[in-house]
Amino acid sequence: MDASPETLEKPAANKERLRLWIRLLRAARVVEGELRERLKREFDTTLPRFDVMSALYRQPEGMLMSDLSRFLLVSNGNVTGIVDRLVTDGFVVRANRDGDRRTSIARLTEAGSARFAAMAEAHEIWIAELLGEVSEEDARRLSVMLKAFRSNWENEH
Amino acid sequence: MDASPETLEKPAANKERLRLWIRLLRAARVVEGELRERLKREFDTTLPRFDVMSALYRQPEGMLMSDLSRFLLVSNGNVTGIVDRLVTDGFVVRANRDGDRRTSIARLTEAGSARFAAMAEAHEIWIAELLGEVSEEDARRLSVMLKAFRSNWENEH
DNA sequence: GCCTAAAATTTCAAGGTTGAAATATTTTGC
DNA sequence: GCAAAATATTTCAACCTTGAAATTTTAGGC
Repeated sequence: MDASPETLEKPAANKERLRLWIRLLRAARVVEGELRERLKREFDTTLPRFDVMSALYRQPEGMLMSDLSRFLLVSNGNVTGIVDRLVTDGFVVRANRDGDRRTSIARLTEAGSARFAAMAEAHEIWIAELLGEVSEEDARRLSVMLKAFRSNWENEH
Repeated sequence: MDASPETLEKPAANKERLRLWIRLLRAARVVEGELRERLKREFDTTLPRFDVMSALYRQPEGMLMSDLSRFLLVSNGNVTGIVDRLVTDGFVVRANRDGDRRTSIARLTEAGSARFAAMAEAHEIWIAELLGEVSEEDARRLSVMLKAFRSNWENEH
């Protein structure tokens, strides 16, 4: 992909975008680190496990491994390992869909669903705490900007 | 830490913060994934190596391992491994500071400095491209909000 | 001058992550 | 029907990451 005209014409804008990216990344890392620590301490689990359970919770009938990896923006091989461990823990089960023996549908067990519900409740409070300095209005504005940015970019690729 | 009054009083604000966090995380992941791919393809390196070199580039006299890990928001043991590999590649050297044989100062070699300069140039263009949909003004506003949020939060902990 | 505490780093096990190769299965073209 | 292409997933090596334990060295208290 070539640089857009604006990319070449406005170096000041690009410096500003670079600064934005650095701050966005640092903010994400601070929050992620804190969440990781709390998930470990309070629920003896990890952020990737939480993410997978979160995705499955919204789809009680289950998700294909490939849907899971696409939704979570991680590789196929990665999901395999995380789901394996969740199965070992008894939070997820695998099944086949239709007569297709290639596919594997993962879904939460009763225990997994109950566990996730408890984690989600805590998670929401933690985020409220960690982003407490962001006013409701700022949160809304930031959120809209980020949504626009990401969907624009993804549609091109 | 107890939840702030606002945390309890405004559930709508908390939902908005949760939405913000999810979008922030996804945006960061999309950009990070793209950067990782390009660093691999164009420079045969990784994002963590880039981060370490970036930090060292700004401090030509070098940095302590502990300063490096604090600055990059990663663990001590993590930095050890990444620096090890950069040393193997000839991009970084270690030295001792003063007479203190506990400390280890890492700094870029000539080759490391030259390599980072080339990567930084490409990196800035990539960010301009990936965040191209964000106007200069939006970038500035977002950036200010993120800075305020992170520094407020960090000061308390 | 010792002994203990503190400080800086490394080591290590467990898990997360990617990208590529391998495996297994289904679909398609003929 | 069958060979080849396409699809879904797993496996694997290399690297990243954490948090805790171990190591090495220095600083402080006495």
